Amino acid sequence: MTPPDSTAARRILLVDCDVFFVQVARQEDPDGAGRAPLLVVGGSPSGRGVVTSADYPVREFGVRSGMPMARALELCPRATVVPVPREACRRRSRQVRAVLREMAPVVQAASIDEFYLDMTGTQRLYRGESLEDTAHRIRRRVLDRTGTSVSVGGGTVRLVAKLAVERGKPGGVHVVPPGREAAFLREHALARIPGIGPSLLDQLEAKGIRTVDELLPVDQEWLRRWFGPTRGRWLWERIRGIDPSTVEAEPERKSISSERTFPTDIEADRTLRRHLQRLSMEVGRVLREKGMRARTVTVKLRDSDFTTRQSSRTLPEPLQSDQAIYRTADDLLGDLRDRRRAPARLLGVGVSSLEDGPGARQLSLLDEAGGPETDRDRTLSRTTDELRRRFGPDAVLPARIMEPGGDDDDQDRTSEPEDTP
DNA sequence: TCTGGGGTCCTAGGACCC
DNA sequence: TCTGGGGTCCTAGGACCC
Repeated sequence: MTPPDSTAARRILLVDCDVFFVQVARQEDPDGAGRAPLLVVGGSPSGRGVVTSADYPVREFGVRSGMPMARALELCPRATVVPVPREACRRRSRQVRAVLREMAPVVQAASIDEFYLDMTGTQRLYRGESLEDTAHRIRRRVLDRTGTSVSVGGGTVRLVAKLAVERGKPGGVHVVPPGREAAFLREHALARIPGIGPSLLDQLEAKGIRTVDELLPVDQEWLRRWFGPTRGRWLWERIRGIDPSTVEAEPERKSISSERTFPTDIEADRTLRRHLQRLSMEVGRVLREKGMRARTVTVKLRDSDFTTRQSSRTLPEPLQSDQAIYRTADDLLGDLRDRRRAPARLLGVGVSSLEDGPGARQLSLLDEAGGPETDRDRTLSRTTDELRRRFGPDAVLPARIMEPGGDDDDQDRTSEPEDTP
């Protein structure tokens, strides 16, 4: 049963924290959430929230992640709802990752509560211990050191480890041995395979395909014709348990964004622009925290009818200041509002085309040419960061900094003077 | 029932260049 | 004058995941 070259098989583990948000919420508030028999974590200040995580007994009622909270409470009226303890979750996630790093050469945080481990090459280190035994040891150590219950899935590729962990939950381990990938995949419904969502499922069903077994005989050529070369090949490999993706310790960050759904829809441009300032500052802060700059700014708008639109602009030079992000975002918001003027449900700001480091960029050639970001902008943002560092995150209010011109007006954008940055 | 917030990846079309 | 093909960059939108 040993493959011809057993050193070629990779050994991938997926460590998944059991009902992570529920677990952390209980531990953060042992006398409150900790004692609630039916706990749901989620909601949002807007009152328009969804379920982030529901404890197992609540799931018996049909409650699922992503479900509108109103619906969840309909299904399970006696449920206790608490907000997501974000900071505690981030802290805990870092603790878990730190323990995993002691035990695995490569650890990739796939999300706040999931970690891929590439254990390839650790056989000698662990003196021939089976991957399953290693997984159990990891599980115990994470629990001992952080108080976090995790499940562990294992296999030769990420996809298989990901499916395997579902078998292990909660608090268990499941490892699929090398050579068993394809057979293991056949045990799953198409919808359970990560990456196959409602849309792809619909398209397949339209062709009379409902199960992995029905899809297996379809030539890769057909899949490429149906779904395009990339996706076609991807799907063909997927259902056979083939997954070329690797575990990477520090995947490069591609974008940073911040968005808000409002408690009630917003119609006034002035109000929207005020929110746009806050969001721009939030994004700028993270951008500088990561020591990065961005060339593309995107504004996202969700209208009251849930239509979601976005507009983006790529600049010749990267930005790092709140002010420059906001000015660009304000332009883009204007475009979006000009195209369609409906009450806004959600507003978001994002940056992408990221580059490393604010560095010690030499000054002023650009400023003289009227670039989008001035030295003054950068200085201002650094000052803001410093004030926040010393006096806390709320030390700086957006309005005065971002709108030196003083009072904003409530008039239509069309009547405002042209921007001359 | 009425739909969060943070991301990644893919596609398609247009502009532009060679 | 008509007709190419390929590559890169950008934008908008959509699917999907936790």
